[in-house]
Amino acid sequence: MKKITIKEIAKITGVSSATVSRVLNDNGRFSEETRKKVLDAIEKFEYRPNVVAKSLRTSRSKTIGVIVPDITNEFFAHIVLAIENLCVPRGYSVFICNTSESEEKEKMYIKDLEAKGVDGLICLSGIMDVPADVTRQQIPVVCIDRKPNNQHVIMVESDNVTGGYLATEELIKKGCQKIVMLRDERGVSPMQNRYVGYQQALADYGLPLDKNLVINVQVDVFSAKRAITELIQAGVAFDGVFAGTDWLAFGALMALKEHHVQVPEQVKIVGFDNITVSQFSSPAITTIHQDKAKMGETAAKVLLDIIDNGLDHVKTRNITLPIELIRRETTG
Amino acid sequence: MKKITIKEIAKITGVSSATVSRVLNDNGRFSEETRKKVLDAIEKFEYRPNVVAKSLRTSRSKTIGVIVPDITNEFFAHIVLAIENLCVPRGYSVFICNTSESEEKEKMYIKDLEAKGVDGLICLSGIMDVPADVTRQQIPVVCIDRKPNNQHVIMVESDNVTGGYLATEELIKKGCQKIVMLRDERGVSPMQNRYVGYQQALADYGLPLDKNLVINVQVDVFSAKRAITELIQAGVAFDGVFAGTDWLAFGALMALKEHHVQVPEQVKIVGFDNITVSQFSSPAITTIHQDKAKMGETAAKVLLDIIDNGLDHVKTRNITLPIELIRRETTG
DNA sequence: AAGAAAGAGGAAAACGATTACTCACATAGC
DNA sequence: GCTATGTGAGTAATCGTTTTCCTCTTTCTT
Repeated sequence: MKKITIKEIAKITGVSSATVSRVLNDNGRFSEETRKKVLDAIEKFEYRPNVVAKSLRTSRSKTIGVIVPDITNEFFAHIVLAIENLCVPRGYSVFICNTSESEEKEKMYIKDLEAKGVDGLICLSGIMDVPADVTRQQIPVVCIDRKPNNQHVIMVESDNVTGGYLATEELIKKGCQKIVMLRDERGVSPMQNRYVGYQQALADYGLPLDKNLVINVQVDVFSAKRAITELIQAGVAFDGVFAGTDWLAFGALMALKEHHVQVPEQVKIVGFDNITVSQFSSPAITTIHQDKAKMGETAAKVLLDIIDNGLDHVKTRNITLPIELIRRETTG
Repeated sequence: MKKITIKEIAKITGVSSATVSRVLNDNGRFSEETRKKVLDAIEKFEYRPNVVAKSLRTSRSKTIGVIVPDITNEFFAHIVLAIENLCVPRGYSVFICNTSESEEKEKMYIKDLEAKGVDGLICLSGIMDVPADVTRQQIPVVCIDRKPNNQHVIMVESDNVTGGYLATEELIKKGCQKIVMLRDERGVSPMQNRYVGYQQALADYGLPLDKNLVINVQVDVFSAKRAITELIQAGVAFDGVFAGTDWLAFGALMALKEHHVQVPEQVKIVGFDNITVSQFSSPAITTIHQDKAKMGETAAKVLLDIIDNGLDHVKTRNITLPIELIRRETTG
């Protein structure tokens, strides 16, 4: 059975392929009668337009690329899912590219997506070098969560400063005086902002900023556990931990339990992200909720808007989404 | 700056576009001299071949589709990542389609991918109806984990029967006599097989199969917790739980803790999958490790093999990957 | 009733590659 | 010197759409 094209449909219905195309795209003029005929034939012969040919002709691929550092990270996975859920119903397909936090892969993927002719790009990786390649081709880019070096890019992010503030404030209000902060050693932008919030809260409540309590770690459970263990063994006094992510909070909790430090009685903990595990740990982890679905959805909306209406059409270049403190057991 | 095509390169180097194409694909004859010239121009003008045009002409898209029920599920995410890691270096791009366990979405995506002209399909969703649409177009399909209704499809899966057996055996050997099994109420194939292993182990060790201890649940923490809680409240006696997934094990553990049942002293637990959380819970969960990376990699390899060499070339239609018991604290 | 406007639809040129045919030329064999 | 062979490279058709011009009716306006 040979592949059925627009020409076959044209022949069958006795019109030209131009007309079939017009019916298909509801564009141009044709009578109601021909519309019916064409649609019937399409139905009957199960004709599906060849997207590749269409894409070549129109130079719009109806495809966007998403560059994500780690799809196995629940946080990113939720954002990516939200992007897909918004784009697919609007006729766009999504290429998901996992960089495994490698800048090299990131570059490779961008070239790749560019060659594929994607209509837009959403970037969660805090990519270093958007413009050189992409802006020349005028491919619109929206970034989520991590801010790239280029300033002129559209950002969607949570209000990390307020998040850091609320987390720290919660600890202070519950009586903590010496609050450890566990943060990403790479200094990516969201973590920086959380740290800013932490500092502000300390200042507002008249607590000193003790640099010894600000610990840079790799973002994984083991590093956090190790860091807190070292703190305990070094005899450093602290009564609160603001962990930059929930997994870090989880690691901290493990270390404390292992050394028979009571949580929340002796030390209180607040995490960040509100991933699944934080509600199920015991004690359950107080955390800052990021609305991942909203982040993905917003970014996708803005991107499609730019694709359809041009960059000038969009008003705000910097969208900050509200966060929320979720009180659980690690703060009593 | 206008887009630069193969013709521009041809004009610049003073050859025809045919020659440029030959150099590009290293196919046909040309002198070393022209090769250099062409490659230089390509480099200099940063020419990137238009994949869409190429795809239209060759009717090979160098693209495969992956249909996954839930990308936010760590288990699937790892498999998908492995697929990507194998395909991309070989020049294939991957469309990841998330069905959210909806059969309707699944169908929609398959049509979509077909229209897009993907060269192959990997399916993790236990899709009901592969063939009607896809086999006509001769698109090769490989399934992972869940077996679809059609029998004649290529499968890659873990040895779930042995997994179920090992899990149950571990519990028995550690002294359990009354072993609850928590399984997926939807009866998807991997879970069925784990159940088969459970039955076999009971039989081999002379324990009766008590249908009251086989509980169908939704696959989430809450359902598992609720189910175990109900068991406790109903006064049903049990001393072991074989949970069909680690999240179920986690839920079971929560319920037991809440009712001050000692784990592993009074009740032992074994999970399945070996996801991140199982090693970090307290007590850490004994589980059956599935090699997710290998699953994805194997499926991708087989698929690309079929794409390149035809279906007849591949020898085995059913690949079963070994699993491994990971002993942790919930079995003492 | 004549001209304008609008409606319906066809022909053919793109879009940017690949590739089956050519063909010119050089070399070799006789 | 003449034919066979091989090599490098060009011509043009093709993939399946969309879209720009046209053309031809039909209807409306005055």
